Amino acid sequence: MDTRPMRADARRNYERLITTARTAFMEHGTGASLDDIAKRAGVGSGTLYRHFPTRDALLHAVLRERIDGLLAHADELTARPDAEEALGRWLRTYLAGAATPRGTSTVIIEAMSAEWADTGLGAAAAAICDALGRLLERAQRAGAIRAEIDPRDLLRLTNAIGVASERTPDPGAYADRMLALLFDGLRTG
Amino acid sequence: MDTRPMRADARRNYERLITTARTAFMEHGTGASLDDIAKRAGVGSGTLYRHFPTRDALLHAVLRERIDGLLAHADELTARPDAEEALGRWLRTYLAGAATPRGTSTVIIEAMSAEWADTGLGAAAAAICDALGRLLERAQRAGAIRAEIDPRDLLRLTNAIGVASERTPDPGAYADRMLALLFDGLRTG
DNA sequence: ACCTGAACACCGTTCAAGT
DNA sequence: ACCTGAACACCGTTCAAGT
Repeated sequence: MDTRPMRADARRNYERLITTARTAFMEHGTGASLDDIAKRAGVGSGTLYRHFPTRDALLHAVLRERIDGLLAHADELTARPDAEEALGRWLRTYLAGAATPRGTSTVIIEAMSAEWADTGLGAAAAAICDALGRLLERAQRAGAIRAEIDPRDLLRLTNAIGVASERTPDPGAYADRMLALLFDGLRTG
Repeated sequence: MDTRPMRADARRNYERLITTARTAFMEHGTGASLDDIAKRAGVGSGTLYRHFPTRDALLHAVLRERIDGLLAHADELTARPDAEEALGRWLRTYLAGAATPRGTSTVIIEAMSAEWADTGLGAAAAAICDALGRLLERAQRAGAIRAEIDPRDLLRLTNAIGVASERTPDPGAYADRMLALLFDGLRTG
């Protein structure tokens, strides 16, 4: 990884693009016009492509903070005594932000497939899956959650709830209800 | 509804467009190029728009047979003695076809929202929801399924499983596993 | 080293002209 | 009554020219 500092104008454009993209994705979903983002950020379209060769690279940059937060949260929760509650809390936090920008949950599901392995979002999805895997395994060891559940299946299903919640009047409430159902299915016996 | 027979060439174009669209949607998902569909069907793009003013009108025409089949299947299953098994069977059948064309499950979730109420797919989604509602209510009356489950929530979640399964190596297997989990959550006590 | 914006390809959608 | 395809707008992506 090249860590030499960017030229000042490059850095400024980079930052501006991320902030503008965040707003655009929030407004129009993950499919927002890249041309429009470049225009609104006041840069040429080539500059956008130089910094972010694909739409997903840009989306990844926008989501980075949230993803890092989720990973840190998982680490904190691993210290909790109640493994089942820790898993439940993390999934609720995960879904609390999943409805925005619209389309994110779909992209994460896609990013879990093999073809995305060496993209930024693919790596992010893998990291999320690992974090969830640790919480899940602990709950399974504690005998609270069925042993046959696979972290990838669970992450996919959690994101699926995210997809379904996006078009709902109250995404948070829907996600919580569905997660409660799912959790009853996950429990042993 | 105008039921006067179409002119022979119009009818032929109409049929050709549906068959071509079915192939295109299967190959490239529900976002397949409409222009390309018109070309492959051998008609001008205006003709496509005359018959199907929106992408969803065309998709609805393509899905019509499958949807009708699902509604009929629900009726048959209502005659079964075991209400819980009937519900489970219908959901499995529903998901068996959900992974193709890619994007269908997402569209159905969208079609359930209020804005789609007076579109063809909106009406279809409502009919599917009603059919599921009847199976669900019967299973609830029988005491097999939790009373607080809402058919709309359940249909959304079922389609969510469909979305998640699309990008999976074996969609059918994934859907069955997730449905089994979900079902455990749906059961009483 | 980085930026700009014109250029190209592609797609959705409309509509004047045709049969 | 229906069809065609040119025309327009919009978007993604590349790259030659500029600083």
